[in-house]
Amino acid sequence: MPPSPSAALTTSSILEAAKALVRRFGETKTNMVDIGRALGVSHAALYRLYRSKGAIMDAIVEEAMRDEEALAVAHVDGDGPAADRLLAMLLDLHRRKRERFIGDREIHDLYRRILVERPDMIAAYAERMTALIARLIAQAVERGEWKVDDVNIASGVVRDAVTVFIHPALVAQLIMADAPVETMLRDTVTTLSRAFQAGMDYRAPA
Amino acid sequence: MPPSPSAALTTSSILEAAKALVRRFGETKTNMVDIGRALGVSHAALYRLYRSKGAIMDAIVEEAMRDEEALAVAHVDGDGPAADRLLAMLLDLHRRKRERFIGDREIHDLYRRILVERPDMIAAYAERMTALIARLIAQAVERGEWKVDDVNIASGVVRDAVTVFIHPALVAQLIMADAPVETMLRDTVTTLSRAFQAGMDYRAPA
DNA sequence: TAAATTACAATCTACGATTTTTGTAATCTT
DNA sequence: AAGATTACAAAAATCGTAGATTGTAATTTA
Repeated sequence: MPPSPSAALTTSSILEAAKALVRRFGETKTNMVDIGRALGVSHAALYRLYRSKGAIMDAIVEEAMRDEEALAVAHVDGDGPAADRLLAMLLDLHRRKRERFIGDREIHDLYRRILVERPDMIAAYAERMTALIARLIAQAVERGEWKVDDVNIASGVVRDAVTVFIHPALVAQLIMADAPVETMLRDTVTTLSRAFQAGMDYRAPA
Repeated sequence: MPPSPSAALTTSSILEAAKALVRRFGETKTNMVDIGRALGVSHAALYRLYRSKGAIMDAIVEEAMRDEEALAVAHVDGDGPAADRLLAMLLDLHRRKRERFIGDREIHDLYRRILVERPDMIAAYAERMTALIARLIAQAVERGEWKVDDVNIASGVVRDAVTVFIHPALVAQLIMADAPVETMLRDTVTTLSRAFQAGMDYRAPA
């Protein structure tokens, strides 16, 4: 690909170029000089917009996380039964992870590396996702569909119960083992939904 | 430690010696010559009982898995409420993982490496554990405590929902993030138990 | 003859020299 | 003056090789 003749250098043009190179050659084989060359600038010019190569890699993963969030948020405020929307949300998320693992392995590897090296980034992502789940549950409670006395505890339970289907490292293992993930996810959501429907009293001890 | 003067060379004496060395020096720094020396034999003698160094490492992890199973089985056939026994089982398992992570890091690292390289071993372990959970659920159903039309599906759901608290890689992250794992586990089990108590009809579509 | 040892080839790992890459600073261009 | 370039020091990756380790086979021991 020839360098874009004279487009302005921006964070997103750098991000796009970096993503393309990581996709093709992987993270370690992608260097700043190459990213610069793809954009028709010297590698030093990149440092005006990103303070390091690591910051660019972080941004790629951050973008992927935001993309997943956008996917999830579409299901939060819908009209159908909460269980259906929760399941649809989780299936969408799982399929996105699957796509990345199957068709975008290098990006997936980068994602996984950063997952172990940047607990702060995962924590923030997990918190945003848990907040979305909490919103979905809160609405179901308001509508009288579910009965839950502590929405934060409930959303944490859902998050923990479905992590196995969402966490990239585990998704990879499930896919390679050819597990019937969608059925498993369906059964899990059905079970959680049944509990919420029956009514969860987290605050009152059994 | 001086070589045992004249004890017979056995699979378990080799295993013990190897475990001790892995604990002290880690897997990569442990070599066959050292294991032999600890037992007062040449490294070649070890090959009569184990076909490779990898086979010894596998056996160490296999032993740890069997040990966890023994821990779990103690809770399966008890008398109290099923939810209590399930929780106790999972807390025991989690604490054992935690101990290994905190006080036996090298063994834990070995465990984690083998977990990604030997999907067959995890699959077998997961199947045995799921069978234990199924037995616990089946009993609760017989006693009329829980109502579940497909015990295998239910045990799979439980296994998936608690994997996040049991899988070594995730346990490590939870511990490092200082998460209130026992409370989270309690909430998860309470929720699953509520669903089973209310009655799960996996076979009949909603 | 069962079980160990020593001797050895093949493979793997550790280490240091060399090269690449990163990140910064001084300089140039518009 | 903003934004890029070139030049360069520091850090990191690569590569070849010396040395260690693994696994096998021929040989020894009891």
